[in-house]
Amino acid sequence: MQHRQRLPEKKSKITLKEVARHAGVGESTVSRIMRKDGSVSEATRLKVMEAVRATGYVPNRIAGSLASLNSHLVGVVIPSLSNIVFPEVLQGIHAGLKQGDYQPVISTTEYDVDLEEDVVRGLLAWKPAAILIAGFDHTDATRRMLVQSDIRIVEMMDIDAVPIDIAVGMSHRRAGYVTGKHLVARGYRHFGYVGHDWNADRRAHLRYEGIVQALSDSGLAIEAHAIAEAPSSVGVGREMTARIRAEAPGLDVVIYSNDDMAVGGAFYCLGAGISMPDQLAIFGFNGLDIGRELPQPLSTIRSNRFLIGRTAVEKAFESRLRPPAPAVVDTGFEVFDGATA
Amino acid sequence: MQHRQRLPEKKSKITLKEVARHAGVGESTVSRIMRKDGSVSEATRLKVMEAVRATGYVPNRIAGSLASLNSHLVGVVIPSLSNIVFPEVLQGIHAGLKQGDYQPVISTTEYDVDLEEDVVRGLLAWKPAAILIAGFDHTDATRRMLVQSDIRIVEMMDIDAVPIDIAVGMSHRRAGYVTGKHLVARGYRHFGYVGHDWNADRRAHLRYEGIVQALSDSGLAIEAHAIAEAPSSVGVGREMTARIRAEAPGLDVVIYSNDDMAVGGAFYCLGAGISMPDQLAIFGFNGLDIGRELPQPLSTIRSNRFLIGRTAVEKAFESRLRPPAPAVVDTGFEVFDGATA
DNA sequence: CTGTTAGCGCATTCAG
DNA sequence: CTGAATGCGCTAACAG
Repeated sequence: MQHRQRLPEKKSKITLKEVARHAGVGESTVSRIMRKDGSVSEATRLKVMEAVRATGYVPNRIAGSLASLNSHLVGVVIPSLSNIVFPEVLQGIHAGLKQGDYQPVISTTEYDVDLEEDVVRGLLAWKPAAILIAGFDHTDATRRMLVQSDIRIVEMMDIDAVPIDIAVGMSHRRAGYVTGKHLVARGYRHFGYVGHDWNADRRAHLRYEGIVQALSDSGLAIEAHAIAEAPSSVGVGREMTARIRAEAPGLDVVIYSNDDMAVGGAFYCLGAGISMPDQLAIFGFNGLDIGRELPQPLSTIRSNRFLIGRTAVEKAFESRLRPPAPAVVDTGFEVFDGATA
Repeated sequence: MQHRQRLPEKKSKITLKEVARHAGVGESTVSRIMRKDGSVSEATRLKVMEAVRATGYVPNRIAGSLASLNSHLVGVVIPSLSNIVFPEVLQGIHAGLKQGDYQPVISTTEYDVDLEEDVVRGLLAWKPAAILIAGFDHTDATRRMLVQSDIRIVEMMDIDAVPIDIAVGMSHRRAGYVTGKHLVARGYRHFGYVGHDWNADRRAHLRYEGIVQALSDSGLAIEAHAIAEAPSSVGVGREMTARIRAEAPGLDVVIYSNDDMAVGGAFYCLGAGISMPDQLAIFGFNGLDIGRELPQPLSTIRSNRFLIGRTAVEKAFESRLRPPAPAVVDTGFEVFDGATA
């Protein structure tokens, strides 16, 4: 005769306690072993590991974090994933996190500071060990939350302002300045600028200011502008190049707000049979792979997004405490002397 | 005997209890209000919200998740962030998650199934509401963990195999087949194939098989191959194009493993003065933006990565229970009839 | 509509 | 070296 047996729970949740019972030891012993903490005899360790395997136990980090008040999460806030530079920063972050057992939790702001506020609030609720956030443009509320959380805050990409805690990036103003000086030194005199929406891209604007300053220091100025209200893209770069050529045929060089835009310019020239750099020189910013592989390598400034991400992580974990005064880490940049300028 | 004194907390952590005390109400009332759950009088709601603001209270989701056994996290596993298609999938996932208050937790496997196993184990420890994972290539252990977790598992990108729970993607084999048939119909007869590392890219191999099948059905075959052992990139595509041209000058069309590679091929042709498509036709796969913006738009197959990500989220949250039999959602693809083939 | 109470699963004292 | 007890901060019944 058969006993009515209770159907096994579809999910018989295996907890520390179960494993402990299974192995015939105390809960804290299992806990110690799972965390490789303290000293345990090899015999009981093996016994417990066997029980872990047999039960298929998966530790619950939620409970662990609550008990230890240490979440092992890192909040990451970036404007978007469409612009390739941010995934590159993420790669650096992943690389930096490889050793420890921290998990990045990523949110995007779509270049909207109010959305950023929500996103930061949401991230803070997970009590992350640190927050890595792109840029300095925050609402007051965001800044206050960040300041008051007593975790490490790394503002990435940019170092042209005073950070909350620490900034890791490069000076975009200086990159613009260097761009201007470099092109003047190469003999260009009639400058055009092709850009995208500045409201959403503070750093592009900083570079622009640097360019203007450099030209001004050489007694020059930008003679023509074509600025799209759209986000940067190859297509927009191409269109704006067509427009600026029509409006100011006498330019000898065009500086673009970034490489996406500049590649669009290069495509325009290739399609229209305008030879670079003699008929028109083109200069970008970022040093994207695609630019390097063009039939003529794009002249540009190489920033190091991967390094920014990795360094941000390193700095965030260097110490659990914020420095007495905001710190800055310059990851630098370099002129890439391609064939388009 | 010495006594270690605890340093005074820099920040007096504000908890639900604090807010409740501050507002002169019970804890559960505050909890309800924070979760917009149940009914609360407007008067007390305002009183509590005021206390929340005054104290700067940030709910602790770790504790909340533990108490409700519902983590509000979604695990995402992708091979890498370098290949632009995966950030695009992430965008779709972010878009799909917009409404609910779920946070994606992203891990990359670097195309390594053993690393994937670790990564999945780590993710499962966060008790996510669902796991969205790219591809079907898992170790047995990974598959077992995924099967036994009773959460929804969405395998993304690909539908050419039987999923654990549900698959969202397109048939890469069929895309290859359609590519082959399309090019045969356009009159091409001498086919070359330029590819990258197949071991890391199962889907590229499936497409290849589809191409071979289509050609075979038309009494044709691929006459020359140039397959790099590196991951796909524009640079590698360019090099392999040079190689295949040298080895098999008579080809009239080259099919590439993806758009990155094909763009490299287009750049090679542009640089070498080979006119597309008459001297050499080029066909890619993916439908990346960059291809569309080339001086001549790249002929390719458009897959919809964003849609895959968004659909994956939708399907994952459609029901908390897995369907009786594994399900498949085909997000489709279409031939983009550009100017290079 | 609101307060009280008992856990969620684990890390961490503190004893043994 | 190991085990028992005490919350971490919150949610979810259950009372009122």
